[in-house]
Amino acid sequence: MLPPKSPLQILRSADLRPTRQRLSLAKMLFVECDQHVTADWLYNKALSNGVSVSLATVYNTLNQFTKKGLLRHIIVDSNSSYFDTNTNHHHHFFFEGTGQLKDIPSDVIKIHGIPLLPDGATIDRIDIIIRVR
Amino acid sequence: MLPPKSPLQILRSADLRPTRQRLSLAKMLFVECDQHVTADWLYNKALSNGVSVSLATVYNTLNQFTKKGLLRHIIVDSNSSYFDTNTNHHHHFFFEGTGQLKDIPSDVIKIHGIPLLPDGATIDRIDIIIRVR
DNA sequence: CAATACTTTTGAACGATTCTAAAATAAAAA
DNA sequence: TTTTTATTTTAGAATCGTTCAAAAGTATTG
Ligand SMILES: [Mn+2]
Ligand SMILES: [Mn+2]
Ligand SMILES: [Zn+2]
Ligand SMILES: [Zn+2]
Repeated sequence: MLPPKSPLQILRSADLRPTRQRLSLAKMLFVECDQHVTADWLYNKALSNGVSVSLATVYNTLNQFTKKGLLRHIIVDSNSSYFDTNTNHHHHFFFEGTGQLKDIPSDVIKIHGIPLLPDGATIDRIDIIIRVR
Repeated sequence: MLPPKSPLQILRSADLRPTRQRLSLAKMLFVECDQHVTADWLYNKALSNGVSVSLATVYNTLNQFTKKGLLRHIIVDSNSSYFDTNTNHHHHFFFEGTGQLKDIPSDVIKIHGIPLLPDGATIDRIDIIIRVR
């Protein structure tokens, strides 16, 4: 186990300028593993923490963090995008009622029998979503 | 193998009035198994077939068909909803480049090790999406 | 410090989808 | 049939999550 990186270190190693907004958002996101956040949730969390940031910056930051590999974009709901602070390969329960996601470590689930891909194609990612109600 | 149902029979057994628009759309949808359509695609297909229908009706119809179990709603892309004419349990390849979906029969893929659900929860559906590029 | 590059912000724009309410059509009743 | 009623279609407006544009602000470099 490496010691956890500080928000500043995270931004530095992702080659992103450590601005006040990005530091605050990084702190809210990475203080805890396994968070599944929406833009709206993070924006409101920032507001309620007294962090002054615009919604556009929340979107910009989530997209930049995703592009840099600090977050993973999860598509489970047609009404809003989720961002996952766990970027390791893993799967999800999705609770339809509450909109909550819960991680399933990739090593507990095994898949067999993936058909051959059309040639030239390569697998980008395999998502297993167990929709629960 | 039962003989395939006609659009009229499909609508009748789903308890939907066989209007001109619904009959045309049903014909375009169910003439072929395993179609994965978006509202926009179906709307344009109707137009190019000379079928006069509004976009609102396309949306209404896709949603009604889904509610009646004639279609399945698939969430793979945050920019548009897909509807699947194959309502049996199965999985998908998703080609990120083209936005195409391709079925994977459920019996070729096996999953092992699904963790226990929180109590009270029941599985609604398990989606496996193999994202390919 | 000055110069440059990048970031944040606001409000407007976008695009997919849903809503509204009026006109059209299908089904049921007479 | 005709009349009545229930359902459906439609155009256009509204909604809502997300992105864009351009101006103002901030970090970085030398
Ligand atoms: Mn995105
Ligand atoms: Mn829907
Ligand atoms: Zn996760
Ligand atoms: Zn399918």
